Amino acid sequence: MLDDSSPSGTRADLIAAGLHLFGHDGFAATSTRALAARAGTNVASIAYHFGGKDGLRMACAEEVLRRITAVAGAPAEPPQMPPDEALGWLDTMLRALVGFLTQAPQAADIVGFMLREMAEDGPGLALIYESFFRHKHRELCRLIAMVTGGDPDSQSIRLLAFSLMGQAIYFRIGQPIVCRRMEWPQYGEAESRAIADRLSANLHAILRAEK
Amino acid sequence: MLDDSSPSGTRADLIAAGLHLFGHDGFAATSTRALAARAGTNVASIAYHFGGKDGLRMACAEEVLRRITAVAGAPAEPPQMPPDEALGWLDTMLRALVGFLTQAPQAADIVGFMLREMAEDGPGLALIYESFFRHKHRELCRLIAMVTGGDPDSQSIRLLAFSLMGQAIYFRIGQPIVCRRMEWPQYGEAESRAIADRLSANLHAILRAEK
DNA sequence: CTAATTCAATCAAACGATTGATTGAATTTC
DNA sequence: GAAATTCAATCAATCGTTTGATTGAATTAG
Repeated sequence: MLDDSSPSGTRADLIAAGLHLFGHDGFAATSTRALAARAGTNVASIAYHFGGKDGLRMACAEEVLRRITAVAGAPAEPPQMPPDEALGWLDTMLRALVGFLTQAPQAADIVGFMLREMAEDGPGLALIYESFFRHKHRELCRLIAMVTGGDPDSQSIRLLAFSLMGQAIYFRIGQPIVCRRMEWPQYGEAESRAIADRLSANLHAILRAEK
Repeated sequence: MLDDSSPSGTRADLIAAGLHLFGHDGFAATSTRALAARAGTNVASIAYHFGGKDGLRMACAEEVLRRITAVAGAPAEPPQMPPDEALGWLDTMLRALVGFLTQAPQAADIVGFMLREMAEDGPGLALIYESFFRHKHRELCRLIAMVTGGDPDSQSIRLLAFSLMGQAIYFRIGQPIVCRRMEWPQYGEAESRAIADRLSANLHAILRAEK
């Protein structure tokens, strides 16, 4: 089995198939034959490249991590800044998150796979959490603390950061329900902006009260 | 196949097994033999009582609907009331929701099954949504409108209601991640209250800004 | 009342189909 | 031509479902 260096055609195709099918149907409900068919290759290729179905799952998680860091940027320590500027930064991040979750057709498989892994508490979740999520959440806490003037490591702010992100993530997880109730056929550009505006208003209201 | 009248032992045991295993492992990953073993009966009982695995899934959804309406009460039209009282009502509902999602050991299987069905957009979701969720969300919108004085049917308030509920639901879906970051072994009484307090503060801040 | 019959319910066993994995030969790549 | 890769074919195991037999409690018949 190779590691990750060579982006062979078959290898990349299998990962793409995994991201789509694992996210769309779930890990258990996705057969190796369905994966191979979608990748346009033979079932034996899965064992050859990844050692097996589980190996492909982890390779998909690594691919998610790779792409997500490429988009969201490597987690960095945000520089000290005035409250208004930090708030603007948070607003930008929140809107980017909503856009990433609800639109971005090329990111649909990524998001789907990630949410599946989260719902199933799968092995890929641990990797993504430790390598990305953990630091991003800490970064969020620091920005919030710059706005409210609180302690970035306090339980209160850590929960606040989760509740802000959670709103956005829920709108993706609960998409079937939201669309039915809002009488939207699906999430389009206008719908995505309506959600972002709503959550942005929430962000400002919450942080203003927290000051 | 019976309908629902007789709460036969085997029938009830199979539904209990379904609620637990479907929610815990997912529908596809749960075998009929595992279901029968947990229910202490024979695999053939599934086909006999429910017509098959899919039938058991729907019976579980009906059971969820039955229990959830028994707890949350049938969706009713909230009477007109002053803003402060409506806000208090919303606060109580939010705290009850958090408590139901994060604690309530007897409700763990119910919540798990429901969230699974939501994540998989399963056939049980449509039933629960149409029979309960839809009306409950409308009830929520009316209460919010009483606080802010806006139109309960406006897109803005409908999205607001989703963002309030979504916060609570996310804390349950993202439990593995939240617990890791908060360094909590699991959700206990203190943790549940910390989350409820956080979301209650968000509720007040958002509705105050919305007035 | 007793015997014959029907019925819902459960069981062990087996069905064909599908699962993930493996094999060794064929093919491609360099 | 040697290594890397893909292929068809096959493996044992498990999948959801079905079968025919069996049980004990109702129901019916005489």
